[in-house]
Amino acid sequence: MRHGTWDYMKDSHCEMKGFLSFLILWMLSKEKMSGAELAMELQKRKGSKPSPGTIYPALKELKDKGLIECDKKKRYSLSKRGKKELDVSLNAFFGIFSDVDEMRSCCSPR
Amino acid sequence: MRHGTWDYMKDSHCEMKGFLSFLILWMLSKEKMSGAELAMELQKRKGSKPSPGTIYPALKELKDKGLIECDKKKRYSLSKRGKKELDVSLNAFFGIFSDVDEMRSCCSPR
DNA sequence: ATCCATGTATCGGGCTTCCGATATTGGTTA
DNA sequence: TAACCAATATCGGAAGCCCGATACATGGAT
Repeated sequence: MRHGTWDYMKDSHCEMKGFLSFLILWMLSKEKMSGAELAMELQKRKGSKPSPGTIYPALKELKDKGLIECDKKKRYSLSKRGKKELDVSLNAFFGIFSDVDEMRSCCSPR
Repeated sequence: MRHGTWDYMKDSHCEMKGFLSFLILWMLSKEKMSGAELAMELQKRKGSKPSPGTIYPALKELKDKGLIECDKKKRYSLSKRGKKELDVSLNAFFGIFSDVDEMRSCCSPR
């Protein structure tokens, strides 16, 4: 992992909420995962582990919308509609962050 | 611009809220802009123009925090603290979206 | 100077997003 | 079986984010 600690993010002005379900869809598109595994992976990315009250309602919502499905072992994966939805969201993402490469080149590594 | 229309985004599940001030900082780091210019640029990225009730409170908040400053012509630019803050936010962003390149390769163009 | 269009600003509220606290379930071990 | 622990689930509420409506300011044209 590139960052040893995430303390520098603590007082970041931009909290970047609103991407949880997007990230979940993206992560599940790469690998079938359980709620706990998703929480751990999110901790790696964001620096803080989402609480159970965050992750499970999010999963329930995605399931109710038919975007994900889970087997008996509570491991989630994308449904067909979920894959389509992810594709739409990815396009939206790269519309908003069209110059993401330039952003990275301005991003001084720590 | 890559996309002719943004209609396909309308029913996207992931609304990607929460990035307004981050985007404003980023755009202002590239070019000094007025509120109206920022709104137009955001329309290009997101497909919908933020309302005045969105953009101006956001600018006020950033100004109150000392991250941006504006001249007599109401054109905003990053302050020194703003540049630092942007750097922190960019690092946070690429922590969350560490695999952004892989994301793009999965993103089918329209 | 007056009018008008455009940009700027503020307020209140609605909706979303997330979290803490609190059950409940399921599997493992003794 | 009983006890235990981790994972899952649910609920209420707090905070964040954004918008519509409205009002004010500014500059240009008549």
